[in-house]
Amino acid sequence: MLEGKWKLVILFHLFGGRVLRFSELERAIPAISQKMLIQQLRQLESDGIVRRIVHPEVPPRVEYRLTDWGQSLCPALDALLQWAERRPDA
Amino acid sequence: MLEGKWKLVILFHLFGGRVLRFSELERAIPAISQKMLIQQLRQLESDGIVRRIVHPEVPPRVEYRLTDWGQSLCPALDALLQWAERRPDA
DNA sequence: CGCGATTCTTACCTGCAGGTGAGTCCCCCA
DNA sequence: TGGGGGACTCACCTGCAGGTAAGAATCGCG
Repeated sequence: MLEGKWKLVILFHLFGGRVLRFSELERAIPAISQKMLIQQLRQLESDGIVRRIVHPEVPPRVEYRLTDWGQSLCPALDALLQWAERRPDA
Repeated sequence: MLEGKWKLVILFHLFGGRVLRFSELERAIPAISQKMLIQQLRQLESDGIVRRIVHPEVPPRVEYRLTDWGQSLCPALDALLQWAERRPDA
């Protein structure tokens, strides 16, 4: 569920309860293509990690935030980060 | 460093300080090909996660175990597992 | 002498993850 | 009336992760 080049990058932008719209994510991750961003967001959504909120406005506005379960992933990933930082000079 | 289809599978077999030789890993993970097993072990070794011990015998014997740093990855992955188990019925 | 065990290597192939560029739909507003 | 902003969607392509099969080095043993 977390594999792939972009999933974690997206998640790190959403941790802390941040709510971002599509174009904000695009700007936050300049290297990603629109197609990939959508694709990964849809997968994260169908896995129940992020929630997608469409505001029926014109121009359209779509916001993404973590679900409670998605948010609870944060400490586990933090543990991984701390492990990586403890790496003996390889 | 942990990406790919096999890295985590291999690691889970080595957690708990287990020391396994090549052929034991082959048997423990029947679905993996020899090429992949070697390739992934070499990468894990060059990343400092597993240690490779060659016994100069005939027939050759090669053992793999986690480094201290590799072993310290266990709790972090456990946190991930627990997160996965907490998943609301998707 | 030739076979088998063990660990690794090499060559080749396939499928899919990921990249690129263009097109679509909708409505407001100048 | 058409241009522009926003969020996609589509068709196509490339590269690499991963799979398959065979070969190679070593020596002890029947």
